[in-house]
Amino acid sequence: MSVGIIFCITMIVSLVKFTLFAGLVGGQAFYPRYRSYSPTVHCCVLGRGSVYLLGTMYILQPAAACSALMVYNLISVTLEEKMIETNMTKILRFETKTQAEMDSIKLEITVPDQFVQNVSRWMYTLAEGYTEDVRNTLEGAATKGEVVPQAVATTYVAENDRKKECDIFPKQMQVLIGILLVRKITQLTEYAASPHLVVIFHLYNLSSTSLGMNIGTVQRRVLQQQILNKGGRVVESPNDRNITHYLVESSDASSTISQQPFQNTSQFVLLSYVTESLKKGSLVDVQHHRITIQSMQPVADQNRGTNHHPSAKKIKVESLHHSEDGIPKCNHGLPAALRQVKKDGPNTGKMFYCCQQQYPMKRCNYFSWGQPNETVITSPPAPSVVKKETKEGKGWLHYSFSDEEDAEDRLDDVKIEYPHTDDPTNNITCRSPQLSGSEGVQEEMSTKNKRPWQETLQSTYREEEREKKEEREEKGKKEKKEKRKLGWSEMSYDTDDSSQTPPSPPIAPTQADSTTSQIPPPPDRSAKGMWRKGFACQQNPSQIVQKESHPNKHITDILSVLQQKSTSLGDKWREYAYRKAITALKNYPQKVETLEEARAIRGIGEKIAVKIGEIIDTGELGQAKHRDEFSDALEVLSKIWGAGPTTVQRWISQGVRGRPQLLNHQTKIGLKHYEDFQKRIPREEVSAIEAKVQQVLYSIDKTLKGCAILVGLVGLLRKCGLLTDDLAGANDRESNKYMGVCRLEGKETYRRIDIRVYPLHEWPLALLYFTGSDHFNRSMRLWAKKNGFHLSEHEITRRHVKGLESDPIMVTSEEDVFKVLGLEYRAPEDRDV
DNA sequence: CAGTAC
DNA sequence: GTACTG
Ligand SMILES: [Mg+2]
Repeated sequence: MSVGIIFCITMIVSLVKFTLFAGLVGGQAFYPRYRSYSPTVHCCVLGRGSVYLLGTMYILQPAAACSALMVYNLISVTLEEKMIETNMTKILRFETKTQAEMDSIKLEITVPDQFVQNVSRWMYTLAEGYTEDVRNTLEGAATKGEVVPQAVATTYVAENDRKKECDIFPKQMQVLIGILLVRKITQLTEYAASPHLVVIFHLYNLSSTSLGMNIGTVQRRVLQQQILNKGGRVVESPNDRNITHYLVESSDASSTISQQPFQNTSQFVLLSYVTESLKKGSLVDVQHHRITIQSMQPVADQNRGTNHHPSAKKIKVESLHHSEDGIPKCNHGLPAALRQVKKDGPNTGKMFYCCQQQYPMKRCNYFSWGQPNETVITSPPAPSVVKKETKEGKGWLHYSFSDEEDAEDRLDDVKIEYPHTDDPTNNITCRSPQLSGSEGVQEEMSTKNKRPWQETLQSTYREEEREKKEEREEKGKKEKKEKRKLGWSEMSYDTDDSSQTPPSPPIAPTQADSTTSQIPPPPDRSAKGMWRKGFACQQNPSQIVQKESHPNKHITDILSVLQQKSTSLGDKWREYAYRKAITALKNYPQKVETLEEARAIRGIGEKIAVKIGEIIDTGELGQAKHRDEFSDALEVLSKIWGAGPTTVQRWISQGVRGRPQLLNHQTKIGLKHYEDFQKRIPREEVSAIEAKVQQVLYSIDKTLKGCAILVGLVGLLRKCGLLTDDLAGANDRESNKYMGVCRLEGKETYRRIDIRVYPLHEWPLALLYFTGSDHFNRSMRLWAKKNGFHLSEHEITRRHVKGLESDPIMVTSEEDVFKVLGLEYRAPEDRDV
């Protein structure tokens, strides 16, 4: 209901500029979405983070002493794990060349666990090309047609025997610092020949990365010796979903059991495989996977097809889920419900299974397409990649290597490749089959003993191989079978790439077995923009309804009452359903005359349709009209600022009907200004407050930085009488956010005011967030998430693995944000979704 | 965790 | 959806 109004003032504080927002909550009725601002960008600090090493903090920011350094081009940077003695150690490996390409340097650095995050961010930013419109260069992220980054230093490079001055950009600076660090610990090179095991899969899905398969052979004997020395076996953690550590059990009863941290499931699997093999006395040839970022040059499009790891591949064998009667079971173990896809799109009309649970029980996220008794294997990589991989004979088998951490990751990636077009606001959440595929994999990985589906695959492949030339690679085949028996059909460690020919190519699963069903086609993306359909943040501006009157207003008014009640109760799903129904009705061109007509509208389900029926028949709705003590109290109390569903319901259950007695500071203030806070704020008053805040802001101590600005500003505003009460953010604790109460001189009404301080480079994102609407924001953030980004009011990053994100992507305007995300720009007035 | 902001 | 305060 309220129209958010923001304004901003920029100011220069020391070297860094900060932007200040002040938002007024409330607002006059029916103003269009509005904002006023006048930012001027003078400087931006790019990148952030630091590496702590050997007691010295190296800030990955413009550094002072760099003029003596050469400028290096980074050829590759690799994050991998190595077994150093008995410890898995994370290694960052650089390969660099000087700009003159005189010499190339290969260096390694150990990365302490707590800095893996930093290093990962840094690598992403160095390596990744973001979208067509935004590329990432050594100089930093740049949107098409403009050069964003600024040089942070200069240096000299040798050119034709002459010194030539050149700029150092932030990202290069990071590389330089990295190289410096590496040089400081060159003693690490003695480990260079030590056995490699499994790579961290953090970078698995980088589009510009290649997964270097089978590079080098692990020195088996070292590992063998280690395991034999320990004399034991590897035990899975009791927490089967998330393997957090492994136990090395000694056969010698006197020795202790060591428990070691363990983060990568793939490592666990590899280790257990080796252990098992050792027990059987068979020869083990273990290769490691390595992910190498091959080029640090701007990612050209032709790069994308080549050296491309077929990103997301999953095996899902649904027979696991199916019971005898052919009805699949959901993750609860209950028979799943058969539904039909209602949403317009490539999958309309298709049947699918999902969890049968209904409100208030929580529905699990089980999903499968509605072809009972069929084994479904989904492995749809990007088409170009499929082609390539098939040709090369590197089938899906290679990449079904899976661990729990990874599964979610690839899930995201699948969504990037084929973002499913479901409206997040749709009743039926039609999840892509890939999604369940990953769940299937997860399931599989956790059920160690019985793998019925694996049997199937095994036989399939045996047959397949028989059909192929049997004489070929007799030995290799044997080994392969051996591996499968060990539960290794889902992972393939090929022999050394240089020394042997690849094994007989596995056939694409669709052709391999008659029991496998077709891969559901990806949503049709041929129509440009099609896949963005259903996201509120991409709604056609002309379709956004702002009408205050429409043919069904009598219905929506009543439904709003119910929506409000649901909100007060904290029942977000009902609230959501009512909101959807109301939006649908607002969009409906004619007056709804019958129950059936209402039911046919998308966004209106059975229950709401019945209610609409009642409204049509009687002109009112009993449920909404009925007033009792409870609903009255609910309505009144939840309007108190600081009291939400829980508090209000607690009050009511305690018998509070009138004025609550037990109040905290916030609810006290909320109650004190109860009436005023319901009132909207006239635009002129907003402007007047804006002017006042601005005036005070410019009188502020210019040496203050960051959040101290807020403290100072709030202090001054309080002193001059504008701020009368504080709600949050007024403590000593550093905060970028203040929420309080203000009143202009000579005015009667008290107003809620928010003040936030942001570093200037966050301006576009802060502006985007504040402009809203809430629904618009959520929609955009959802889109970002589904496309491998993370969007907040502070930064936008790439996100491939939970917890590991790229450096923030530089944006200098709201348009940039849309571009980065591959969305069409929407003007503020078109964001009223 | 509850509440708020968009 | 994300981030912040209490
Ligand atoms: Mg409230």
